[in-house]
Amino acid sequence: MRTSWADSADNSANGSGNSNAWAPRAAYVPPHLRNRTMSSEAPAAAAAGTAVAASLPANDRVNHGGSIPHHGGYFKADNGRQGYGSGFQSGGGGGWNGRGAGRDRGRREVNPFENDEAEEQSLGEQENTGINFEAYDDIPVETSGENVPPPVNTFAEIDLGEALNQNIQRCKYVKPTPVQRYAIPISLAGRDLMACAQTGSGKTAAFCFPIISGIMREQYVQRPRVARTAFPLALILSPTRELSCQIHDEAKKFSYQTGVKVVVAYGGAPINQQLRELERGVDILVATPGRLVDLLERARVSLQMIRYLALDEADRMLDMGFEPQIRKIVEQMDMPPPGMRQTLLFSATFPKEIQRLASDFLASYVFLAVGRVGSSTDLIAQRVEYVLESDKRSHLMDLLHAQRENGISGKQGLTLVFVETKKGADALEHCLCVNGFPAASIHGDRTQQERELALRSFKTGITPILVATDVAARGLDIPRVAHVVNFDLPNDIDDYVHRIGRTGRAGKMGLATAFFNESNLSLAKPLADLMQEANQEVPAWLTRYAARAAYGGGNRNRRSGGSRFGGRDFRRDNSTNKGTDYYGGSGGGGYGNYGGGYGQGVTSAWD
DNA sequence: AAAAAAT
Repeated sequence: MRTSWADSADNSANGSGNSNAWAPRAAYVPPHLRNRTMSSEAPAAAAAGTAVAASLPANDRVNHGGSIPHHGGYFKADNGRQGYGSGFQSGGGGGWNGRGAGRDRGRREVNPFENDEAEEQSLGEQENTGINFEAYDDIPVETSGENVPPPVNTFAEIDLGEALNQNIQRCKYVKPTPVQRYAIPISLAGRDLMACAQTGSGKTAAFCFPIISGIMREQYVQRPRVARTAFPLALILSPTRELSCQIHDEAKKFSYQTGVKVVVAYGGAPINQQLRELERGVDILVATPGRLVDLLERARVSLQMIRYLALDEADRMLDMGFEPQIRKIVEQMDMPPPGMRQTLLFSATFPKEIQRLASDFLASYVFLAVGRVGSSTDLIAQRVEYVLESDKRSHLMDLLHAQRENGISGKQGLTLVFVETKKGADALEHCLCVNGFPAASIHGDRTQQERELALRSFKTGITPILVATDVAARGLDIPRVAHVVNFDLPNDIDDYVHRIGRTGRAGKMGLATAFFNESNLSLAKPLADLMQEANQEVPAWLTRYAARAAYGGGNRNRRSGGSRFGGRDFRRDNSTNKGTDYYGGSGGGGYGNYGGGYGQGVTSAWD
């Protein structure tokens, strides 16, 4: 008994008619018939696709709503001016009548767990069998730096504070994940940290818990009184708007009833609402770089009280595209220097040259790498197929078609398709819709509203296929992504790692399929190596390409020959980079092969 | 060459 979107599409095709059927009849036609039917069937299918697309906004409430309560409707116009800053800072400037005392007392804190409970009940998903934590005893972990604080085994061992402990329970986190076991005590000890841990391994909580706990202790700190300027104590930066939203949502849960106020700021959304939130007081500011720079230049935010700086996807934040902005924020505004603040850098991948850059921001830091066992790549079955550029579309539809027939993992699974360009994303989305595959797309040329809508309709299964550029490659935690297709492979193996990390999360299995052809030669070697290390079957033809690339010139890849994932502390790397045993433990799996569906349900302490 | 990120 299947409950996938395919069924509902079939059902509506078979009759009842008035639902938003994607495909009135089978719009998808096997490749060998496609030319013939295109002319006669395409118009109808296209019309259906348009109709559905048009109906989507109607189903979803206002913009910016949904999973991002901040922009949603709970914000009544008439209480928009209730609180005033955080007692310490706004001091009644700009015409605010000081009614409340202290921070934001006037407003009831929205319970961020409400939705979760409702969702859980409606899904009836009580499969909390948990992750196989025993396997984690074997996880290879490397720490380096001076006087590294020892790891903990339970949350109870750490004094995070009562309120935070309660939230951890509400989140149903039973035991800390490996990265949390190490990173939390290191951070609580006040140390700077550079942490490499697998995608989906609980990084967000790993840096949020110590920050929230630290701020709970320091809430009394006096902040300057500058009208309309916010003085956050912690700053969390991430490379995409959606990721910042996600971090904000999680941080709200962790900080519920702790008195710690979390605000998010990012581009593409009206700035006024964000300004209002900032005026109400902020302890933890989650932001994307561009909008933050804007706020800093308007002097609506000052970084002079920053005690904690966290960079999520830190390697991306410091790559060529972002580095100048990050330097500006961290080094050229009023943020306290390393040593006067605590800096936490997290990513699943950390190339050496980026580590070198990053060390500018750190003071006597601890390097932490949590190995591969139990991380998502062990849970992801990786396949590579040789597909000519001209065959990609039909091949993808064949895959999707087969998936629809068989059900990819028992339940409705979502499929995330990565392409290289924004135009390519639009084109492929259109192509899929026209052929009866319910797809949405997300990329940086779409409005923020469209991006959030696409993500939401994907998450909810309205469009169980999402075509995406790398905007969706990192950090996003989308439950039930069963299949990641690299329609166009990235040029960088790290990007591949992040992309496939959108599946196989929180201990669930995932499948990743890549389309490889002559234009991906430079990836042959690193991809073959990666797959081999993950105990995946490497096709012979790929091995041949890899061998050719090895001395042919293709391999200017950063971590060539080094240990996979995260990598080693570059401070230790005195040319001998044997790295081998580093991730040894896996020894053939322990998780079985792909195909199991979604067994465990420990909600995401992961990422 | 591309993507992301402010207006």
